[in-house]
Amino acid sequence: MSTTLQQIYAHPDIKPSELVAICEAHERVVFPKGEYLLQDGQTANAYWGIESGLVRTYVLDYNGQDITTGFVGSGEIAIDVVSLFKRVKAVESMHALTEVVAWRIDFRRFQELFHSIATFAEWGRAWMSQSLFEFKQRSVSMITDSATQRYLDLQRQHPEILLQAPLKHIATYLGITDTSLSRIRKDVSKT
Amino acid sequence: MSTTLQQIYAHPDIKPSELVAICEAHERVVFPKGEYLLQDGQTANAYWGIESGLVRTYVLDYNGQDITTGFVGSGEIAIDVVSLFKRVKAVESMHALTEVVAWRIDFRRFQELFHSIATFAEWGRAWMSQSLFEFKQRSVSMITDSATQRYLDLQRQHPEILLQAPLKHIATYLGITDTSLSRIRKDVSKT
DNA sequence: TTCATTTCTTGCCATAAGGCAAGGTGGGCA
DNA sequence: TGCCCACCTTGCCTTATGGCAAGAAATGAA
Repeated sequence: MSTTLQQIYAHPDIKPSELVAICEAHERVVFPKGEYLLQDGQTANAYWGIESGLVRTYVLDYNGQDITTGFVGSGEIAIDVVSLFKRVKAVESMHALTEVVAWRIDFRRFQELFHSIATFAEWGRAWMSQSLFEFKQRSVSMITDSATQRYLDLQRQHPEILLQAPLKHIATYLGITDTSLSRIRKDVSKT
Repeated sequence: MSTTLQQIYAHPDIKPSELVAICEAHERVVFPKGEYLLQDGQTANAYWGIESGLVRTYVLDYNGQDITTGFVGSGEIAIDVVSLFKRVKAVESMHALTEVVAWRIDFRRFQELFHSIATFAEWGRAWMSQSLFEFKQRSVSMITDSATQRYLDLQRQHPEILLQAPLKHIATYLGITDTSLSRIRKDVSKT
């Protein structure tokens, strides 16, 4: 049984036998660097638990500008919640910034587990709650923190992203231009 | 049966008998202007469907500055998802900007319904998905749109907020100072 | 190895938004 | 009626970040 999945589905209420059933619903897949897990316009039919590598999620704004909405690393879940659960075409795209090893679960299998294992539904709700919280935090940080502070926070919390993602994608994630990020990085390294 | 609740719980899969059971789990409450639905530090034990009036949610940042994270109006749900579902102390506070009439549902009653009515769990997941989507959209808009544009969007989508909330709270919601919002408002009215 | 492409840095100047402080306005309450 | 206080506006100057463009550095493919 994958330790990645055990980590992802760790929850006080989920019993070992349930955990086994959940993990067995996943299959191992590998995405070469650059490949898409999901493209905008498609309807998601699965999500992935990431074992290794880095995934980037992004949207195109009304000008066609590519805005990074998040990074997904090992032990985390790559999912387009809206497309998967509301059965609509994705607005977001997800692609592999490096080679990615992941565990895929089908929407149908997920549905079966969600409605047959009460603790799994609890886990799902807790996961969604946490995601919502992180997005709120991010919005607040966009308001209260300077770009430099947001960069330092990212460096502290997810140093691997700075090493694996190109600067322009980190910049749009932080809400600034690549030019500004380059300068910020210089200032920070001087200190 | 409250039309407000019928509107909130509208979902293609929920059957009329289920809808009745869900609505009956709520009780009507009234908050005078200024009163708190939830204060940071408390653990949420319920959420509210808003029938009339306007609720503001906010957090205090590390400097103690009050940042508006959202407004909740009629036909919407006032809830601190993290506090309620993870059973932890709230970081967010929610208070009534006007007199508010709402329908309250207890966490325990909610849990019973969530685990006994499959379509209610589906509804909950869809609701969470939508919230997540809206928060992502908000983050993207903070990055790609000017403050003026965000103000115009708010005016178009939620004009009632501009009429009922004081300027300083709208300003922190838009991610700017009240000074800037005052100037933006002047420029906009000139056109 | 070479070449092309992408990625990153830097300089110059423009602009949106903030900080501060003074003053105006209006609603609620004694 | 008059006063107080929260709310809003405005002026002056500062500052963070953006836009553009040139060029340097790194990467990857043939």
